Amino acid sequence: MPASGDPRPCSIADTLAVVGEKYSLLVLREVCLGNGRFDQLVRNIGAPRDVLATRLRRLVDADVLQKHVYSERPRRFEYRPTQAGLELEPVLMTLMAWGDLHLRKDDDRPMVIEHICGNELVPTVTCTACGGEVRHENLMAHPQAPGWSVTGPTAP
Amino acid sequence: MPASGDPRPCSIADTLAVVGEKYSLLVLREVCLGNGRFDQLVRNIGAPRDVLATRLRRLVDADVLQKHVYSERPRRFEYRPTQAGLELEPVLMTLMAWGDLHLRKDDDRPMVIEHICGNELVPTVTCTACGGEVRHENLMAHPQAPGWSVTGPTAP
DNA sequence: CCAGCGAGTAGGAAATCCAAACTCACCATA
DNA sequence: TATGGTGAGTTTGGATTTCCTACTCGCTGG
Repeated sequence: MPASGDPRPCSIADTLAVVGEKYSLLVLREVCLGNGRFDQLVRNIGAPRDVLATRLRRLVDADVLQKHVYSERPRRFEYRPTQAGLELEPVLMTLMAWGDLHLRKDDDRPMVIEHICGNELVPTVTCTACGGEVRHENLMAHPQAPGWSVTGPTAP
Repeated sequence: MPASGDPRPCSIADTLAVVGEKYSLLVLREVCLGNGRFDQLVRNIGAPRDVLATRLRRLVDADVLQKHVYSERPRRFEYRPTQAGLELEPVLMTLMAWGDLHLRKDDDRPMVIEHICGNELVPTVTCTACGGEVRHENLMAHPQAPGWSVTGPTAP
């Protein structure tokens, strides 16, 4: 998914051009958990080594990950999230919550995240201004750039 | 990205197996905007028609989209988000916000979303229990299923 | 000296993707 | 009645990517 070949200018497409390729977000998951070494990534994600190497290069180029030396002689690296990478973690949490809700009717969550408040994390996406929940009915799209036509219920 | 070939049980991987293939989330973007007809999707997303047809089948099978007849004779369809599909819109908003922030330093956002509160939407992912922001430093992972090893700063 | 590990590369088969053309059913015009 | 147009795909055949296995390279530990 190299350039965002999207005919519309769009930050969703642009973001997906960076982290939307197969395995990229799983790499981020592992790296956020602290499992940032190449062979760990191979084992934990199940990606072919060459594809993984390509993804890692791209994520480093895009400043989502950073290579970190944890041993000179022999020189060994570990991948860690940058600030920008860490700011994608909420996306992962939201994806996880959707999967937990819609892809497993019974309560067999493979992973539970605890928030610092002590409760089990159930993420909600909210409006920073008012704190209200972000739901489709509460949104209205305002295209700023040419190339957009909006016909539906979300239209202004 | 058919089955989640991930060696670990994981709702992130499972969700990506449904909506993580190329174009799938852009389809959802269009459909949420009300542009749900096949040729609109082709034009607006820039995807090859056959790939798009495959994606649409998968998204309907996964109950993210629904085919809606808007004309008998000639029979014509339109794709619309299901409830589950609408619940992925927050993911799109979060991806858009990340792209706006990290992929365009200057203020040239191609699309602005207005929240019902009247303000421009800046989405934040929060903990439903305490309302606090979801940030890496505030999270702790608790694997529930075998196959997980967590070594890093997020570890319990 | 030999085996092993971490972090990748290399090579070719298999699966996907892509663009353009084609289908099929229907409607509108002339 | 032919002629063209639209919407929603399917077909076709070649260009890319992925996938899998094996290999490398630098180093270390016994």
